[in-house]
Amino acid sequence: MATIIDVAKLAGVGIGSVSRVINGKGSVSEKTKQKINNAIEALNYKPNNSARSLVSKKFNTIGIWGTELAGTFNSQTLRVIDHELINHGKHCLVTNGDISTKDNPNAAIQSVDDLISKGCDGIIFWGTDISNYDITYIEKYYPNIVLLNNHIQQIDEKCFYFDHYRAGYMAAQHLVDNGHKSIACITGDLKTEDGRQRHQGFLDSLNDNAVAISPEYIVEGDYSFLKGRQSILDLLKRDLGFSAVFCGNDKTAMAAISTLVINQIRVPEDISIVGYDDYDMAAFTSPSLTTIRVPFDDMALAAVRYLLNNLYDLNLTIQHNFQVELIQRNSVKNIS
Amino acid sequence: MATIIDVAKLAGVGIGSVSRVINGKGSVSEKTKQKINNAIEALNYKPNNSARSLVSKKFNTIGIWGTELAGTFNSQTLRVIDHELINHGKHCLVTNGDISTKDNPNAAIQSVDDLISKGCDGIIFWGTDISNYDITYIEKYYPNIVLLNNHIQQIDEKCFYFDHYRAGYMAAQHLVDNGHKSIACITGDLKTEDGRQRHQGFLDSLNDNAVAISPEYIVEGDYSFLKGRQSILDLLKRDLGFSAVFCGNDKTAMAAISTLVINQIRVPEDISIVGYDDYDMAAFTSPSLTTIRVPFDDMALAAVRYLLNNLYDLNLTIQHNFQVELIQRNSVKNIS
DNA sequence: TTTATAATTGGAAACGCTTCCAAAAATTTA
DNA sequence: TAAATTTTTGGAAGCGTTTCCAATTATAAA
Repeated sequence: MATIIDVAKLAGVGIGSVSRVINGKGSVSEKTKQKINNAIEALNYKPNNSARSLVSKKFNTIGIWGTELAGTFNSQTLRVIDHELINHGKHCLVTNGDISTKDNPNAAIQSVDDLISKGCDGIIFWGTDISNYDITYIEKYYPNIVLLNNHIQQIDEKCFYFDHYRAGYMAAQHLVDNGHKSIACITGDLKTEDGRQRHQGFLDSLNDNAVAISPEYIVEGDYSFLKGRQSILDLLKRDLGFSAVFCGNDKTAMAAISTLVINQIRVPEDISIVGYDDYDMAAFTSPSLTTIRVPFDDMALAAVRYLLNNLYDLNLTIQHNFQVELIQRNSVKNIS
Repeated sequence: MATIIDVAKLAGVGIGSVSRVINGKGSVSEKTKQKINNAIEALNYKPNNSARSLVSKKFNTIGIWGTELAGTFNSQTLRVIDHELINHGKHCLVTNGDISTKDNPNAAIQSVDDLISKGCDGIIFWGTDISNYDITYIEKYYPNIVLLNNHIQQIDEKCFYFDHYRAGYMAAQHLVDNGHKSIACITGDLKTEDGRQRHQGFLDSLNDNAVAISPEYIVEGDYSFLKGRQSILDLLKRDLGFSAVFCGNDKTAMAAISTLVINQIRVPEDISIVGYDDYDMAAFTSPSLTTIRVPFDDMALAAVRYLLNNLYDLNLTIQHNFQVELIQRNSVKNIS
């Protein structure tokens, strides 16, 4: 591997000039610039990143800390992030936070420390699986972080999230608007903050519309197909006669639909279903799923850009106010 | 940030000893080891990775080059890879190869070069979107690579793949075994090697079983829901009277099922469907999907381990011969 | 006790870069 | 033309490690 010294020798200049050319800062005459570029070409010289980072303290790498890498959008979102990063000559280092978390209580911080000491200029914390306490602690000594789909008031401007409460509210409202008065719910994972918020939004909407809902109409799900199936079965067994179900995510909704169909219950004729996420498959189920589209990609893009701007002195435009949208398809029937 | 010199000073020893303790090699007396560890603790010392890599030429990072980061399993697979890496104190650097590929023809190599010069000890090439020519070229000057779901004879031992041909064959065989004689096919993306192989397996199986299939029974898909829907509609319009459809992946199969159902065609009573992948949702469609389970996770694990063993002198067990399996659910009817 | 051997130790050199500064060259001004 | 100013240049110092080797210390053998 050629080094900067080799380049300097071949070009017949000093290493300072080579460095200046590589980094495009400091003045170099056109003539020497030419010579140096020729030498770089000839030697196929690539700057050594370790040496660079050692002195500059920049790594051109962003870490992604998350526990949900395996979800469907999550991979799409990862792609969005990576794309933007690569466009600006940066890279992304991924860490699955959950893995170690199970072993010892301190593992979340441990894995973040790993990420930092591996050499990231900043970190995207994805999701709510790290405690606010831990994050604020980390943020103190390592301020270049951003939260994706999470919100902590103290570091508000570093948070990129949308209003799950309002989204849940919208979903319920849609059901009410379509004349439903007896509504069941398979929640998302209530151990997650966003799961709780959307559930609360759902509840409050019903309440504001004077639609009663008692606890036996609610089953706690966990976002999985399997749990979705079990939950709808559970609900059915209770024989409550509801006309609609709000599901905490589209996977749950799909599992519910297929289970209902198997049990000779028609969707939406007998029971209406609203999902949440607008999962890529939602448009292709039968019936296609009415759901809440959630602006993950926009959020992710804004989050990376925030980091990019702050870290590398760029000036990318950043979207705020991510819009949640109700996507009306065919799983809700108007019964009013 | 404390450096090794600070630690040495505080512990009252030389930097050599500190280095030996950190790396656990070379002999250090129990007593000094103790002093050093105390100092490390007291200063919250973390070795600087750039400095380390600069001299050791090791990065403890594996690159993942792929163009399919957004598929469903792909994210699950990524998780498997990351998990294994973290377990061994390594990290993973991700690059979406496709992004730049569109711009200029040389972009694939360019993005790989980026990855390498960013500092990866090895690279996992995921999928077939980089040409064999490029890979063999890269492998010459950068031998620590592994292919995932791809195969190039010259570097056979670095390839972790399974037999898509056989898998396609199995799918068709299952249909034949269930008495189907008029079979349609929505292929996978025939621009990919594995898409072509499974299609060929399908074709050959029919041929071996003396089941005729003419070109109008075949539509080329691209693995997406949308194309799956269009394709089945297309097939239906041709009015061929087939009793079964082999789909190039589960997404296509699901789109086909839902589209058939919408059009009052029952699955499997009127038309049987076989998918490919065993996507996590396949068990939860209605009807649940008979499909080919494909050993992605096993392959991925073996691939990382191969790299890990070679790069860091480990001795992890590596699985070979990944088993493809037919998962019989409810989308195929026996009509014999 | 002395000598031979083994274990431990400290620190200089090197890794390849950026940054800084003084010196040299080019340009402008008088 | 000379002096003042600006631009360009070379390379030493320093970033924080690992590695090596010579020196020291501990241990075993005689």
